Amino acid sequence: MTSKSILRVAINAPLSRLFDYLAVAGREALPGCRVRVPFGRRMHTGLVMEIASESDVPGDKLKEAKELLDGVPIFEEQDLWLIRFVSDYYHHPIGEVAAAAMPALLRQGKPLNSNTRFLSLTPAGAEADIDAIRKRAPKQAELLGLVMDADTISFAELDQSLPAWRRAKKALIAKSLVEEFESSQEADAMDDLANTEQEAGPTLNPDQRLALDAINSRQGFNVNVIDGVTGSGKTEVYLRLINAELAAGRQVLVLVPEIGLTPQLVSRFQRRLGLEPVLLHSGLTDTARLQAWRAARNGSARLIVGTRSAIFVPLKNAGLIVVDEEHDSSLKQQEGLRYSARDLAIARGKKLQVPVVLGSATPSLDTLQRCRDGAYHLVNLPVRAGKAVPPLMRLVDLTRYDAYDGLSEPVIAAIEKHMASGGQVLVFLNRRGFAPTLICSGCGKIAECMRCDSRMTVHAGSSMLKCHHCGAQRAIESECSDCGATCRPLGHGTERLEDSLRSRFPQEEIARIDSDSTRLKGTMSRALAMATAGDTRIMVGTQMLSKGHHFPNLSLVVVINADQGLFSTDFRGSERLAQSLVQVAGRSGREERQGEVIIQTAFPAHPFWNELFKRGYRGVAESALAERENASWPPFSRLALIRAAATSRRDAHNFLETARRMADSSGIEGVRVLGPVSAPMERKAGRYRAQLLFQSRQRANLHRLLGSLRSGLEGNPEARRVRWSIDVDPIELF
DNA sequence: AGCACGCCGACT
DNA sequence: GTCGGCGTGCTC
Repeated sequence: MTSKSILRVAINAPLSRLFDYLAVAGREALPGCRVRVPFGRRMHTGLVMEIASESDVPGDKLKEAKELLDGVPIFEEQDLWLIRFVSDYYHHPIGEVAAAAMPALLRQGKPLNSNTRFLSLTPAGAEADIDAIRKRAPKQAELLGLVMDADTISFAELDQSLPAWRRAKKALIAKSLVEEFESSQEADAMDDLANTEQEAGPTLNPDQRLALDAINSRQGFNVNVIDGVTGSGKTEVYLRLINAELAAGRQVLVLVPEIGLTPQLVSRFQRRLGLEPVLLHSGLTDTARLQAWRAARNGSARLIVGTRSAIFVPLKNAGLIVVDEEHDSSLKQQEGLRYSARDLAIARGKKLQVPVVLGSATPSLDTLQRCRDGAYHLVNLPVRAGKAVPPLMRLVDLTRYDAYDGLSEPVIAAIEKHMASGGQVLVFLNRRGFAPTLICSGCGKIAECMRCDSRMTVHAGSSMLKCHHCGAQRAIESECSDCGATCRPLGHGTERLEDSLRSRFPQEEIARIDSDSTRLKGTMSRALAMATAGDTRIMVGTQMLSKGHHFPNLSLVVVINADQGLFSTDFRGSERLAQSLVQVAGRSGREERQGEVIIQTAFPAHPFWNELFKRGYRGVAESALAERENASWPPFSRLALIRAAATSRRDAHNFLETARRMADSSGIEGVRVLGPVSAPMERKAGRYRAQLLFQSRQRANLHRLLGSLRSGLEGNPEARRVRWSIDVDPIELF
């Protein structure tokens, strides 16, 4: 009996503390192992975070852990450090953080090294008369044939070669012709760098050379920000850095905003590095996800490309972390545990003492400011690699030109011109559906969502009104329920734009790419393949279309309406607008041809445009940073938000009032508290939402305050009536 | 969160 | 008389 026999376990429940258990009888658990423990009236899978020699919990309350699920820890000490760090930094229950760090199957208590199941032939099966069976049961005969040929065959192989074979399996087992057995999976095969061909890369241009040398000149942990316009050859620099790490036998983790949008990046990695990157993203099956996770952990995966949750994956021997499109908001989880994968990449890089590379054509203002402070190193890639020239950008003043069906005359003329010269056109509108809403021509009543403070969007294709905030839908009413007059769609969405483009350009193939049109699996890739091949020459879409895709013939980008971003209530509005415009513009004119970008606006005199056209993204960034410094907004201060939602408005506000009183009487200085205020869309999906904002120039104080609020609020009876959460470094303020 | 206990209303 | 509403308390 060792003296250290108390396991301190993280359990997936919204509770901040660890739970103490007596060790599993006769087995030694280490931190990082999973255990099955009785918790309340149920059994839970928990993660051992610490081993202690004694517990504060009275002996009669201590229970024994029932089963040790891992003989060897699934997390190393440094991985446990990350879980603890995330729990502390984001003030989130540690058990939920631990759960977020594990693939679903491990969370459920499944073994790390799953057994592979096989079918094999019994002696009776070897004697069986397959032709006789075929007459009565052709499916069974087919399966038996496969097993006979292979003698032993895995379930995975059968899934590949014979659909719906499991029924036949049952029957054959009942007849004792085949039997099923399990065998522990062998170590995941490691890609051999030398055996696969690596495509040679282009010679680096002087800027790329400089960037690479600058990054390579630094040892150990440091953060490099590659600021490079689309087409400047960022990826080429990543490739050189990654290649060097792989050659040195180390692993590389690459984080991308959305894996579905980066097939081109992945295939380029594969061609150039001569190995198949291991992908980690939400589209994988649980089994595939576990396999990828395991391969990263045991080191057989050399290059891991994943979305934000991949930041938690254990790495055997990390050498480099790359965050591509670091400004992209999908790197921040927007519900539950609201972490920023980019920020965690930096924290993790520091802990592991490995370099971190952030890349973007439009670095976030937070990142740019860290470069100015000297905390990060800015590496510029100022020119487009090869012969490409930056696109020509211009505004169309909607107060001077009427927009028929959303399209102004200069835009139509430009599309005609680009069609005539064999180009491709992308029309960008950040509103899906047919029209933003339905209005009554008699009394002016607007179709509203019953559960949200929002308007219903008209979807003509399905003849439905849909709420984009809660998903509610109902049939379009042709006559007003109040006055009986006809209702008509108001404004434009991608669907309506597609219609009007089709009537303007009847001879052209037009593709609409948004989350409605691409809901069916494979539609997106098919539409993109047609566009890439040049079969489709006019594409209409939302933001979705602006990321990661390369259309070689794209010569014109039209932004139908940029004005919502111009008057955003959020202090990040202009940053976001500039990022999305520059990203969209980057889609055009990547080869020899100069691209053209036309932006329709009713406010051409807005100073934002002058800044963007005269000085580009960096100009917008600099003036926005100056404004934020004056107003003490991030990155010159830290923010945190407590959000609350309840079925009654009073409950949400009362809860936050309590939080505010606790903050005011905490005695912690230097933190401004703003609110509580109702969220701009107060009612969403039937719940009233409100929030309390904290702002401070001293992170430590803000942090201490959040810590004390969390423990105070967790025990508060009012907390039961609301759903509440803390969002540290929020990016969406409302 | 998830589950049980407990105390008041409309039902076989 | 009981089934069940959801307020309250607790989880090592």
